[in-house]
Amino acid sequence: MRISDIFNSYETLLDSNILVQGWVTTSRPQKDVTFVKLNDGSHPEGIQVIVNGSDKFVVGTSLQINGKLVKSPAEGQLFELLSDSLVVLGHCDNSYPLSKTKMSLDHLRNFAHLRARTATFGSVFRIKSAISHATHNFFEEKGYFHLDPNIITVNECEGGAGVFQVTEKDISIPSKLALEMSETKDVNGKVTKVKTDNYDWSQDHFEKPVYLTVSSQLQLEAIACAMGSVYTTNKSFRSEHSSTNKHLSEFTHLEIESCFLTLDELMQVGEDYIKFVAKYVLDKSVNDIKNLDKFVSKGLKDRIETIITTPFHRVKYTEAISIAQSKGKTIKFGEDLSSEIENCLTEHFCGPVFVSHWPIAIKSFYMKQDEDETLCHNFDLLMPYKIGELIGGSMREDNYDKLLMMMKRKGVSEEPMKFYTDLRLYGSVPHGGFGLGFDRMTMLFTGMENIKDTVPFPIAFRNCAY
RNA sequence: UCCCCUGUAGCUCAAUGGCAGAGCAAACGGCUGUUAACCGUUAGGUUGUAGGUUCGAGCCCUACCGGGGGAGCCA
Repeated sequence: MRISDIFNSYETLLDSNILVQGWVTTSRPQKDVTFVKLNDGSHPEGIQVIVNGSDKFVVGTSLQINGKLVKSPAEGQLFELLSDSLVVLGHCDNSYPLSKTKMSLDHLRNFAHLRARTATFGSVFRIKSAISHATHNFFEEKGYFHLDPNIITVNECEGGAGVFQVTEKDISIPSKLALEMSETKDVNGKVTKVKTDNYDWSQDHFEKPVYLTVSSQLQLEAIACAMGSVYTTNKSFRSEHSSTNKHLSEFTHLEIESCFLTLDELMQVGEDYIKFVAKYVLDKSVNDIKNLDKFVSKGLKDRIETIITTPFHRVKYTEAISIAQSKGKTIKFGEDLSSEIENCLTEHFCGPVFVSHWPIAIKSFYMKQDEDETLCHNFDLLMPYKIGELIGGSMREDNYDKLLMMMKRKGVSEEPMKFYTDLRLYGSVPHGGFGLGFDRMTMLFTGMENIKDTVPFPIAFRNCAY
């Protein structure tokens, strides 16, 4: 029986025999009995088991225990299990890195394969699972179809974000990669030797260079322009050389794409979605939220309740600039918002803020332009609590000529994008969508301050241990 | 990529340039029901790596490596 089931209905289970299986989180041998705390990963708290004899069980040992559930005579728990029969499923070696005392999140990152056994990571991952369920519930209710497009792609564009190349060849064998030194002369006649990639891609799996996707948006647009409203929870991959608390090389990317809606309606979907998730986790994961609130992230429950009740403010980019300037920040029209400005805005509005209608010059080629061709119909959702940008979305340019002009201007090659521009030739419709950092949202709902602590096995710059 | 902080026992951290330490964990023993139990004993170290300064370096200097934070960029 799962320990969470015991917590849910312990009153009806009292005085009956039950079987539990799990891992020892602490054991305290006395003269005649030993107190063992057992957890099976289903609940933030384990169950206290009373075992006859004074055998100590090493933290991490896996046990199967049959016994009677009784009311606990001591304080600290409502019920406990009196062991009748005990089977050691697996002994735990002395080298087990987890201790029964509190360990730092930093250090636990070295043991990603074991840290889920701690109360903290158990709670984080259960909440993340609940967020996932909430997501599918929400979009199904809204009539969205869930489809995950290809992850291996020919598209390397999307704002020049670093991409990972995919090959089936063993590039550790130099002859296959055929790296050669070649000489080039500059205008002054100065000779420099450069490594040239003479790799024959026609011999590779796809007969050309391909990449891991940085976003499923383009493919999703194609499906949306057939099925109306779609979403994905694909992984996206970015090879940026940055290690921060909010970046991963591989991250879960919630992306939605929908036809026949306006920018305002799109923002409303984002706001409704986040509030739906907040309500869902507060309902389904309240024990885990309380656990994190108490031991790891003070005020987490209040935060989630605030997200539900606070309206998300909406300002246009030009207003956002004015607000920042009035607060003494140095920023001009046409500049991107730094983290400092983002924080300034979420503080000014005391909550989440949509910033919309950014200058085209600093945004992507696919965003729908305004009539006067200076601003685009897009938005970023800025979150407080050190999260920053959680959603980026826009209406997509649905006019064939305008799209091609923007591609030219931004230096996007047309050939691999033909499928995308085709959509504007064959019954183009107004549509838009957004991308949301699913792991960043998990930070929001768990209080974790490092994104590496919201995924089971974080893969990040210079960090791929699993 | 840039800036800042940091690296001592399995973990958390001490040690004015002068003998390498404590608590927890581990192993063993004890304890009348414990709650991060408690008490006793034992074991545990190339102070991230490589150089340098010094009579003497965990401590000062340089480089590199790892970790964290911030910037930039993004989700």
